[in-house]
Amino acid sequence: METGNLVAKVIVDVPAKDTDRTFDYLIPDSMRPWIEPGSRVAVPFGKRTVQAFVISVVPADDPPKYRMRAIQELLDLVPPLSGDLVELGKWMSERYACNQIMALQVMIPTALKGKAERYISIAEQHELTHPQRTIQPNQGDELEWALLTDDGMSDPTERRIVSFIQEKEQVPLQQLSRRFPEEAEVIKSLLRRGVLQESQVIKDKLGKKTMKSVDLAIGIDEASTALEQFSTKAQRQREVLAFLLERSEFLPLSLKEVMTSLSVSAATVKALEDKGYVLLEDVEVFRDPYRGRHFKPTEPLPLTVEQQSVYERIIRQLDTREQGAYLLHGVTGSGKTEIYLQTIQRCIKQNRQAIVLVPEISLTPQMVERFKGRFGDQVAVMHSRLSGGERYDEWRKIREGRVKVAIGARSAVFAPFRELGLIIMDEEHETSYKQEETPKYHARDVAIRRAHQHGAVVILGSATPSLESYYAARSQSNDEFAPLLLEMPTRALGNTLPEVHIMDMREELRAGNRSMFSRALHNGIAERLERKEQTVLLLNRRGHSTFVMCRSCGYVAGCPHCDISLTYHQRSNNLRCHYCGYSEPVPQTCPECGSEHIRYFGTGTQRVEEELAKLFPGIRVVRMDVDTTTEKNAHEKLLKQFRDKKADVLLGTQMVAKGLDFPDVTLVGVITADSALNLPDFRAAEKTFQLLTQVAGRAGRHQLPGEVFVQSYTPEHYSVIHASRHDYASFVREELKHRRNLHYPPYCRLILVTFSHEQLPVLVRLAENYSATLQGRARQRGWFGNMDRLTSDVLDILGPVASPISRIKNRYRFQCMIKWRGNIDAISLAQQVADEMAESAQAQKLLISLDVDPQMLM
DNA sequence: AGCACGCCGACT
DNA sequence: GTCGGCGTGCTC
Repeated sequence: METGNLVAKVIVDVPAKDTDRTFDYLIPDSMRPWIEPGSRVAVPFGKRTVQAFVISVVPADDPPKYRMRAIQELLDLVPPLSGDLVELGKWMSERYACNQIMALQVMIPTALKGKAERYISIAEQHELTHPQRTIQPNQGDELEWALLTDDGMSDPTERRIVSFIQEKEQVPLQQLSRRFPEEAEVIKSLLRRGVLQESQVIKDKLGKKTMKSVDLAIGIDEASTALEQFSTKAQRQREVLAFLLERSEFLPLSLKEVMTSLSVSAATVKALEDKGYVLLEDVEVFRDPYRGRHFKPTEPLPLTVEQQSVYERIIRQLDTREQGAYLLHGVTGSGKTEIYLQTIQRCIKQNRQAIVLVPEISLTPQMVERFKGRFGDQVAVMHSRLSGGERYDEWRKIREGRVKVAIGARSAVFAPFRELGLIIMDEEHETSYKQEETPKYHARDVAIRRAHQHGAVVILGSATPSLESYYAARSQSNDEFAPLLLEMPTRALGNTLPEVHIMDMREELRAGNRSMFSRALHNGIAERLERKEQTVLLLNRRGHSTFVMCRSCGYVAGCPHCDISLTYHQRSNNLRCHYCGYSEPVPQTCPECGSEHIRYFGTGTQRVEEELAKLFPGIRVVRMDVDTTTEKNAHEKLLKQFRDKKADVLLGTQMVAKGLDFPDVTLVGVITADSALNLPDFRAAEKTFQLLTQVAGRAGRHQLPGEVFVQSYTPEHYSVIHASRHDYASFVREELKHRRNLHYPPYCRLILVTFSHEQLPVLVRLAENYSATLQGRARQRGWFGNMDRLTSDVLDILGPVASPISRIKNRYRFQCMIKWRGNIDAISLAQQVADEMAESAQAQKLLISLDVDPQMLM
């Protein structure tokens, strides 16, 4: 059959608006069987070579409509993406208003982010293999004789450079310019004249790790014979051969292992290879971050009646192989994890794979242990603490079908499984599922979308579901993606939820207690010390960081380029800006008033630790915060220390609240329950409720009953009260009322539009212009502007106002908030108006960024 | 994003 | 006079 040329439509790795579309390239015949949607290729793009992803393969137009270039290179034998992920990328680009390339890039490990490396080599016709030397008079007044080749290279510098390159065949441009730093002009001229040529190769950030392996090159019988006839002189070689025979069933062995076991050198083995007895090969090894660790195998636990009915409901759906979504609302300790495990088991039995998403912070060894214990090496784990190489290897295990389960944070939702059957999202309400950088996607929405593509089941699990999910599940709107609500109101082990006491700190103050501990919490800790039980103390300080302030005049050290206070870093003992990286030493005296009373404030955990030491001499405290968990595995070490009862108190920020499960913890204290309530965030109450509920669930999970003390300055607040009663339903009822009145999600959706520009007046004018234009367009389309109106299609735009951080890197920032609801195309209109503005000449240097369904409003 | 082309200020 | 500043336009 005569087939015409094939063309690959690709998205190039150039994140710009102009290039956010497909480009067409001819597929060379040799690559034809390999190129498919999701392949990663190198293509010539203008003067450069760039990386690109194949979106589709189509027959070429005949005759071609325009000049077309060919794909230069195929970068992976197994495509890093697949057709469905490419499609998901397209959906993300629309949903989150980002370039397609950004959406595709976020799906693959950074190790594969290839960049062009430029190599210089000698053009073939200029090879100096047989330089024909001629002597000619040089141009000029004086008669000077110069050495010339047929290249016409008269300059000795040129000759030096050319022979340097010739020796190595090709030299990375970078290396060449380092070697000849002064001769850039000469090199340029040689390139111009065609003596040298440049080639560009896409090079990945990281290669595969390989290991030398030893295998028998001959059959076992043959080897045995060879062994008998072995020369007595080569005793060491004989040993090696005998060793290999002995372990023939484990071949190939690693060279290292052979060398250490027999204490022979590599040369000995090499000699055997030369004789043709053994084979030395480079085999790929997977860097396994959990290698050498033993996970205690676990068997499925018997389910309670409650668990059983939930489990059956889910697997019934799983068995249909059609997409379905469930919101599993189960109190802390209701045994959600066991349901996850057994559902996964079912999924594996169907020959499908499962993804487990957990918030980064709760991806603790305990969590990993439970999954590795049940599914062993069928599990790949991905989290931010892994090195780039480790993450790459875990990802490859998934792509190559070597594992059946992927467990990881947000980005694991893109795990490249072929037959995805199940996606589990634990702690569904966690904000870390929203990526704050472009592409600003929400893993929950991506998960549901992806499940739809695969006919897979999604389980969203939480003790405190987000209002968005809960509302969607409860109202069972006609949204086909709305999850079905499943409730598990009782604890699996039958023990009761701990008693929660609210301590009114205003009253403590009135009673003359100026300490950070209420009298009741103080007594509680003392009792635990006596009974040799453990205490977890939580300091809720969301939205604060360690800053330097003068106690005399109130001066706070701020960044000169950004409108933000500088953060104190203990390790380097300096102040740093979180946004631009600016740093300066810690001032000894106040730059404003000269006072010496200038100190750092904020972290608080240190102060709590000091206070504990003062009140309870000899108390052993494990402090867990950003300062103590920066180094690798610190998290794990600290927890182990606490688990082994080498400490009485675990003191920390947010990170102690999640998923930890210690049998001897009978007291949980929250030192400042409501510090998040005052933040300008419509989710403040929800966040506070979630945190208090989570932390309350840490106590008394086993035989010993637990007690929780919550210290608050606003003890009458409904989030504090309902959390103390473990009453999610009442909290939701009250919170939904507020959301409805104030027109916040889940009663509408939000888009945060941020503008930035170097000049404030220009910025304000442009931001206002945007707001007005969008408003006008929305009206034209018949979308109403008043949220109060009882109509479905509404778009309201608030602002512009200065952003909470009004300047970053010397660029001023303003923002608008779009509220919308109904079956309208609000996202694409908001994006379209932004694009139009960016095109206009007066708006040059203006940056506009959209955040669809923002989690952080600051 | 790069990289080229193209048109105006401070220097050998 | 030229080196080089960065505006602007394009990439199958």
